[in-house]
Amino acid sequence: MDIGEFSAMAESAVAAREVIIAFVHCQITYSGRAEAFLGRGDRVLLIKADSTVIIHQPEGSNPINYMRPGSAVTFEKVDQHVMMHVMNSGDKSFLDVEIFRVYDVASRKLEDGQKQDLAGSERDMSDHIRDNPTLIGNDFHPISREEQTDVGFIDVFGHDKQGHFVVVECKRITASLMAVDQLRRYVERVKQIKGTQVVTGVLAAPSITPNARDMLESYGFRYAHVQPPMRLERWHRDQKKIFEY
Amino acid sequence: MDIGEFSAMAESAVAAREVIIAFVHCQITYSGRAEAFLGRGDRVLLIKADSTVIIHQPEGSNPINYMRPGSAVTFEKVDQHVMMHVMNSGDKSFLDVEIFRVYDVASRKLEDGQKQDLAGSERDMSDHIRDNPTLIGNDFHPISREEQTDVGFIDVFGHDKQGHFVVVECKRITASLMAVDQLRRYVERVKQIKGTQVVTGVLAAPSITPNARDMLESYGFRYAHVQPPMRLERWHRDQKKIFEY
DNA sequence: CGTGCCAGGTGCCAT
DNA sequence: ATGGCACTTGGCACG
Repeated sequence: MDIGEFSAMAESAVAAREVIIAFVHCQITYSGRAEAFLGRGDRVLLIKADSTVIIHQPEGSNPINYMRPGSAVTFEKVDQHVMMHVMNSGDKSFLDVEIFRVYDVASRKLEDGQKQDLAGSERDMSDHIRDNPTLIGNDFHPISREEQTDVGFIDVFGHDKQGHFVVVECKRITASLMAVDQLRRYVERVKQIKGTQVVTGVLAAPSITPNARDMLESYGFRYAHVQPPMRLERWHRDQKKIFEY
Repeated sequence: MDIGEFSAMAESAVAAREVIIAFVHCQITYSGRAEAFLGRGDRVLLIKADSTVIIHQPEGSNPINYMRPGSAVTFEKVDQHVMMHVMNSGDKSFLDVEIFRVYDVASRKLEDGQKQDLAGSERDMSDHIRDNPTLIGNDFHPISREEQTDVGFIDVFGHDKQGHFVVVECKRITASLMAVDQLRRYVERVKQIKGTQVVTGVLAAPSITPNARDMLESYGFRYAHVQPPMRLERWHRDQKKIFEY
């Protein structure tokens, strides 16, 4: 496609809040939270209705460059190529895309009011524990979930038979040192607030790294093996079918 | 575009390791690390050379759905629409995209061997501190950078005039409670390894949250105001130019 | 709006 | 492969 034609088309598409997709040969400079340069190559350019700009290389799951929603997108014709300037005053960043060739391009007004419905988050897991307290122990009685403290919120907060407080930190994946840090911070804070030295810390996760387990136990805390709900539901259901072939 | 034509074209493009971009009207089901459903709407579909699949809604910076590189992508014609099945055996996940309409589509072999050159990372910051130790204090002498311990690696490790060890944790953005947790973990570990109780902890960052500062000081640690290198370099340079107009 | 933290986090590098 | 962690992390929820 002619490069001047692209410039005019893209400009009006951006103004009309259309989405633009294109295969381009380009070179990229970014300046903002970091400074970056990417030499000439073929990439996928995506400009969204809210002026989000995303650039993908032919491989890999992450964009190589992007600009947040609400950016100012302008096009400048320079000789036989187009310079696309993207500026975001919110985070004070620039993206300059020097476009040498446009292989394919399309722009269109897209309609989509749908929100994704997602299950299997850590919140579901803490709900699950609250409804099934024996997952933590036979002597665990939940009081609240997502309890707010000034050092973060406690996933599940409760007590045991003797009335000693119990703090539970949930991880939907393997618990790491950071998870132990968090638990420790909450336990310390609860001790301060409640004025007691007897607070139980429990780390609930499907697994835990050896170092995290060591550190956990050195603090006198406990690990509870808990599976996050809905994990790999479909895989287990369909695998059977696949093996039947 | 005819939906059957799309199916055949996409199938051969995937086989040829071409990249595909399209505007489609679709409905999406995901199952893997979580379970998700997204009703009918207009979206951008991107299939990369390595069988990465990415789907974007018309707004927002993140993809609404994606599948990692190396997925198996197949197309199935069902009545007047196409069902795209994506399966990744690595992370045991499924993505089903039911495509009702294809507004625009393009596929192409893209050539790009470039790697991005990026400056301003935390690693650059720890390099900067090692080369300019007075940023931490007049009495700081770096020994090593990225020092490995079993509880993580220490950004900059050094000592003071009296030979007391100093542990520096860097953050390129505002330091939070988590950063203090990390620093504390490293200081504790160094005390154990070196068999001393006198270890200085320093948190180096451009800013720090009030809670983090409180916790930092309660541990007897210190904050060092350090700007990450190259931050907003371009903005400062060009802002002047902008204001000249 | 800042603070804290989860995320289908992802990617990088270390052991 | 697993572990520890940075990331132009992004996004949400709460004070």
